[in-house]
Amino acid sequence: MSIQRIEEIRNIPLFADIGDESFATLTRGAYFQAFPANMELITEGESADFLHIVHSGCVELFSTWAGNETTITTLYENSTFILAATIKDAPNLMSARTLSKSEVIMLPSEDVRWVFERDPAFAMAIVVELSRCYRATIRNMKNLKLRSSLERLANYILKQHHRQGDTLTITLPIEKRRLASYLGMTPENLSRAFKSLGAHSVRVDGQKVTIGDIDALNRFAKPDVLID
Amino acid sequence: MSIQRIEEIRNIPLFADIGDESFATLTRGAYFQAFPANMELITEGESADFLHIVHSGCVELFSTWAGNETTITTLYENSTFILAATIKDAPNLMSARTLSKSEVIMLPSEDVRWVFERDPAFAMAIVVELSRCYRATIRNMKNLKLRSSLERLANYILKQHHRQGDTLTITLPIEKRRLASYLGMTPENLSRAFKSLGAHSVRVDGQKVTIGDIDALNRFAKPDVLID
DNA sequence: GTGCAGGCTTGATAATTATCAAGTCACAAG
DNA sequence: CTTGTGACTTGATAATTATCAAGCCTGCAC
Repeated sequence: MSIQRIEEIRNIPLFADIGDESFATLTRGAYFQAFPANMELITEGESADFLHIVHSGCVELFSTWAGNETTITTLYENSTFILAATIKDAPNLMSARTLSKSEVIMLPSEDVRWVFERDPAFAMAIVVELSRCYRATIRNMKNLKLRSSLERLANYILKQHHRQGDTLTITLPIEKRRLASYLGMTPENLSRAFKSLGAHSVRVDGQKVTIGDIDALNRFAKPDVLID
Repeated sequence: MSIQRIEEIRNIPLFADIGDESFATLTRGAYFQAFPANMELITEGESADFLHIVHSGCVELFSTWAGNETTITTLYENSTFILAATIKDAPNLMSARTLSKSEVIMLPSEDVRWVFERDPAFAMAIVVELSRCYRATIRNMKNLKLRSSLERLANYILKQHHRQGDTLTITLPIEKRRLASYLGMTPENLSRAFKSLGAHSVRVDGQKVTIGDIDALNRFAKPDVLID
């Protein structure tokens, strides 16, 4: 792995505050891998041999059961995945696939556990990251159970609005069928939901979504800091 | 707090392997509190001043938004709650209420963070517990998104069957309206779902649920170790 | 023992969402 | 430039679930 790569990894919050020796241990056995789009990185049920970190690109966590498939979440730059499975040395509960060309850092789970036990700063970073992931999942579940599909889409648009610099025209970061799956609906229903949000000033053109009246959309969506 | 109580707390897995001094620090400022049924212990949005552990009884974690309310999970003996909020010193994402008379241990969050930084065994116990909670939530979300309401109920019955000693007559641990909320449906629908499961040998009489043909129910429910 | 309240069941109807089919559009491959 | 494929949209219909109402049952309080 190049010196430049190692310095990039050092800047990830998970590693920013840990000791040099700990960092060396973690990166010594690590992989930095580029994957094409639509590649399955891990499969649910498999053992968690590596902790994964998305360096660039886009990765979807999904699950299947009895022929049904659903998107659990979508990960972007500097997101970890299967951290809980790594810590517990348990099988993955989710699969992962790249949605676009992605670079992924893979750290051997044994090294992660070894350093966790010896470096308090790393232990703290791990538990903070795990807490963040867990809380994100609670918010997601609240979104699914407390809101209608229209409300979920409206709040998703508002969230992208903020993430993309408070601009009134956002670009959907993933395909609509993946977004539909994430929001818990079929692609046909997502299409109809976008149409219905026309009543709240939302217009769609391919991957571009335009908000005509941000206050109207806010009034309908009722965003909540404990969910969004 | 009595010596007997302190010994009971010592036996909780979270504390079983930690140093004596760490344990003393944690229990010194701790509370051991009995609450009547239907009492709200914490409220979403509030700061997480204590880590809570259910010593006995039953506690429901729930959330509300725009007049809607949903049950996120139900906790029994030796379950922790708001661990992630405690670690991150962030507001609670969920509220909690007792469903029956309950005894709860409350540890000051500052003490938890203080000991976490100094006792590797406690750090490991915390992160293992957090991983367990997080993975439970992922299973819950998979259950909600991948299964119909009938399938969710069927798998719930099978899970209680195993938890109650593989007996063919189980006792629902909570009221049906709370179970309905947890499974993501209205009480009317839960009633109809129980009725529909009659086709798979399930009979209901108040809080008692009887399974006539465990294989038939298994064939319908298709339990999965990655969900249930 | 009686009355009341809360939980639950059942019926009817409305609303939401899924499914299936067909057509359109854009992009990639040849 | 042409063709084919996959994503998406739209229409029609089926299925699922929510809502509302009414009645029953059980347990608790007086």
